[in-house]
Amino acid sequence: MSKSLIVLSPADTAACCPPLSREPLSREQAEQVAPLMKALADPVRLRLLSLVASHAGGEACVCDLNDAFDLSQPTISHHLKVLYDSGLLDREKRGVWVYYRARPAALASLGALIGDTSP
Amino acid sequence: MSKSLIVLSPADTAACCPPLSREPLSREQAEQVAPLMKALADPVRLRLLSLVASHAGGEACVCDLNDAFDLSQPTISHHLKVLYDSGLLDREKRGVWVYYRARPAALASLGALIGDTSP
DNA sequence: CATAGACATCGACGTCTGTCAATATTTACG
DNA sequence: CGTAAATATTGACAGACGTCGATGTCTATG
Repeated sequence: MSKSLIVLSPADTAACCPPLSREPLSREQAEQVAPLMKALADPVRLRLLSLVASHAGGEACVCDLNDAFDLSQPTISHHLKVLYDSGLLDREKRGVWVYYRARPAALASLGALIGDTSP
Repeated sequence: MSKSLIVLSPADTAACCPPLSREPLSREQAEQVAPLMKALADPVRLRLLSLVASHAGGEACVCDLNDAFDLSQPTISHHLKVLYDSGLLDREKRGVWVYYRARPAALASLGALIGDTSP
């Protein structure tokens, strides 16, 4: 298998940029990072990510997550897909159930991008 | 003037929540934090914030910022207002010019909320 | 193989958001 | 005071987004 194409997860793009306060983000960088922020720019997705990330065992089944909200199952599925597509969540199917798991590296680099204050 | 009402900047709300990966965000917490993420969920605003935060002297005049984009002056003004209203930027008028300045504490607490990985 | 359950996808709907042109507001200066 | 320049506000419009009900897909189980 050729290694000519390296596929980076979208969330890894946050690791490609210096902290916001260090030097101006280029237009391209901003357009890479914005989708990650968009993924977090919804209260339901924030809670979903937090539920998954803080869940015992590091993962949570969709069946657990559905019950935590007064929202339809398709809506929860939609939000999980947004988080998954952004690279902030990992997904694994085991039997009938699907387990989501946070990607700490993605969260860490995104947090550093925002929070690291320049010297 | 009475001091019976203490007004917290919206961005200070990020300091009120444990890291996402530590324990599940409550609905109320998520609804407080989401507007901050929304403010960052646009490539133009990301670049604006980055331009201001990394600018020499810690502040930047709107006149400097307008020139960095192919967007109308009202549009830039709108984005700056979103960042200001969210508490991520400070504003000071000096003469005819308005200078924006980043709020490092707000950025730091938001970054910690996202990036701090639980033990 | 038929059925039930877990999850995803689709299509539709109302609302929110980014953008602009036009206009208002504030300030300096002659 | 009147004018010019910097910034904010308003109103309008197209496109994006969150939500739902209906339906599709996959898996275990009988």
